Amino acid sequence: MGRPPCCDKSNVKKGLWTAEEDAKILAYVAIHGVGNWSLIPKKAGLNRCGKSCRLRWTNYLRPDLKHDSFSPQEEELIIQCHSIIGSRWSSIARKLPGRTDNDVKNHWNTKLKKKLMKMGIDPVTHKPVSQVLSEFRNISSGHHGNASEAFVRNFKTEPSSNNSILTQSNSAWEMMRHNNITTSHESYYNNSPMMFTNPTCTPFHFSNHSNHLLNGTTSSCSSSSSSASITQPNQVAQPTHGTTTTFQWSDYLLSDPVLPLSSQTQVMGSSATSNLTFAQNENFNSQADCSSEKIDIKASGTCHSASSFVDEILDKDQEMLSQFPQLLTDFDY
DNA sequence: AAGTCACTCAACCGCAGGACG
DNA sequence: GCGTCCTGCGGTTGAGTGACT
Repeated sequence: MGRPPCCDKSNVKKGLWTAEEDAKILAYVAIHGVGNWSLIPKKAGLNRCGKSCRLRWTNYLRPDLKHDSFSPQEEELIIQCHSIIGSRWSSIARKLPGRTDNDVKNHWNTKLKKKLMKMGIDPVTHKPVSQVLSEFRNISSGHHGNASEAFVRNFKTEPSSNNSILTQSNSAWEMMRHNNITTSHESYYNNSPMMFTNPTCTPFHFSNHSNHLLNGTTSSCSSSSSSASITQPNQVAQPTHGTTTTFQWSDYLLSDPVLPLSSQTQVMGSSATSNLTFAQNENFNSQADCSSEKIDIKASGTCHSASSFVDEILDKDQEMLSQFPQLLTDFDY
C-alpha cells in the first residue's frame, strides 16, 4: 500500500538541470508565480517531477538567493543555532537571508562540522571532545557498559591522531544513541516538550566560545566538571505511569548545570546580552514549538493533572510573551 | 598522463503535517 | 472522521571536480 508516487518516475527526467529547463521554470514563474508544483512541469513544458521543480526553484532559482560563499558571521550564526536547536536546518536558514536549508545543511556537513572537530569540539554536543569522552566513561559505569567499554577499548587503540579521537567521538555519540542514551538535543526533542537542557557549553557561554572558533583559536569550554552527565536532563519531574504525581510548569524549567539556579532565574528575567537573548528566545520558541511536537498527554497515563498542566503552560506562555514580546518575531516557527 | 581519492553540492528520497473535499 | 493531495523538512546519494600520487 502506501502513498502513490507523486509522478510517474519512469517518465520524468532526473539529475542535473539544464539552462533550458531553468529558463522554462523562470519564465513560467515570472508570469504565473509559484503555485501548484505538481501542475507546473506540465504547464511549463518540463519533463520533471513537480517536487523536483519546487526544489530547483527554492534551492537555486529563487531571485533572493545568495550564491556566494558563507561569511564568518553567517558561519558563527549557524554554529550558534546548531548548538541550540540542532539540525533544524530550515529554522537556521530563516536566520540567514538568502540561504536555503540545503545550503546551510551542506555547509555544516562539509565545512563547519570539520572545523569544530579540528578545534576539538564535538559537533553534535558542542562540547569539548575530551569532556564527551569523560562523560561517556562515566556513563559506561552504568548499565550501558558494553557499548561504552567497547568504545573505550577502541579509543585506546588509536589515541594518537586528532582525527582518530574525533572519529571516536562520533562513535561515542552513535553508541550512546543506540543505547538510548539521550543528550541535550535529543532529550529536548524526544522526551519532554518543556525540557531544554543546555549543553554544558551553554548558549550563555557560547558567544565567547564560537568567536574563538571562527578566529581559529582553540577554546576550552568553561564547562562544569565531568560529573555533568550528558543524559541527565536536569532530572526533571517526569509524570510517570500509574502515579498521581503532580507537577508544575516550573518543574520543566531548564536548569543550567553551570549556573546556580538562582542566577538562572535572574537570567530568565533579564535581557542580558544579545546572545543570551537569542538563546532564550530560541528556548522559548522551542517551547512554543513543542506545542505541536507531540506533547503526549496520554503518555502521562493516569496523571489527572494533564489538562491543568497544559493550562499552566499556556498561562506561563502568555506571561512570558508579555515580558518578551520579541519572542514571536525572532524565530518564525 | 593516468589513476585514485577526497570533497562539494545539487538533487533525490521518504516521511510528516496541514489543507481540503 | 477519513482519504487524498500538496508542501516542507531532514537525511542521503552520486555526479562533478580538483588534489594528490
